[in-house]
Amino acid sequence: MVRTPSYDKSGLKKGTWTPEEDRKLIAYVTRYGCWNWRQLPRFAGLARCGKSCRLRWMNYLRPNIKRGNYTPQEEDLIIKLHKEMGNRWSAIAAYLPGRTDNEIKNHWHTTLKKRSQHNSSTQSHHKSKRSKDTSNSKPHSASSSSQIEILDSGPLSPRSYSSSCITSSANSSLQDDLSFLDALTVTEPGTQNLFTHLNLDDMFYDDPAETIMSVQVPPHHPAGLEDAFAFQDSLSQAPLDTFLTGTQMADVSYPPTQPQASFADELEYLYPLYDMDLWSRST
DNA sequence: AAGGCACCCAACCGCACACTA
DNA sequence: ATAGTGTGCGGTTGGGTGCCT
Repeated sequence: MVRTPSYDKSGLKKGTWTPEEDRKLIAYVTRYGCWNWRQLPRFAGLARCGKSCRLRWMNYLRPNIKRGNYTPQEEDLIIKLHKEMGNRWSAIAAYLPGRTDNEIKNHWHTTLKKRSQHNSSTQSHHKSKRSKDTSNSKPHSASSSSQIEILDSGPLSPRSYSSSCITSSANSSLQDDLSFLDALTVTEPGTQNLFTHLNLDDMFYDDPAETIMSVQVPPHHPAGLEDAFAFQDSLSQAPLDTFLTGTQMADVSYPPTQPQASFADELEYLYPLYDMDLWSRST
């Protein structure tokens, strides 16, 4: 689904996102949250409009997004919800954790619409047949349509799919490329660092056993995390505990003050610390 | 093998709503 | 009350992929 990259009048890029852009967006949002989508691309070093960034994050990059095949239960639920709600995709998506409204909408138009139409025509066929044959008709049991439950994770839990979320992206090496984030998780449960608020386990691991607090600052790390924190603090003028307290993505809507240095500048600094050939140094 | 076609889905667009000054 | 701004939603489109002839 590669749309040919192009640029609009104001020089903003359109079209398919590159892995590099994804990395920048993930890194920025997990770091600072989405305090203002309009301003975000400028600070994140992206030549995209805010709307495009938001869409990319919400529909593709954010943690816990399920990708892959729909279960029969999910499909039945979508059909049932669509009967009741119509094209209110975001409302329908609320009942399917991990699925985005866009994805559900696409799946509806490509697959479920036909099936739903087929079912309803079949049902109306049976219905008319029944109405003709009233002699041995019984009252039908009440429809369960009013009993809608949010699907439990089950085997298709976000965690199960989180890995495919990353690996199914345009560049399958993205997960590898993002492995530098491993280096930022803490060494012991209960300790926190700036990336603790990112559900790294949900994003990158399939096995719950290896999810939490498993990775250490690499031995070759030339500076301690405290130094990194201090540097970030000086850049952002934000209280250090801004990075240390949040535990979930939802809590990280950062901050009343915008970062004072560009994120690209920070990456320039952090680049040698993580000894990873990750970031474009040309930004 | 190659061309045509339908399917699928990421991404764009326009509009409406919410919020704030 | 109103204008400006940011965000969310639903409809639509562009183009890659795979199947069919």
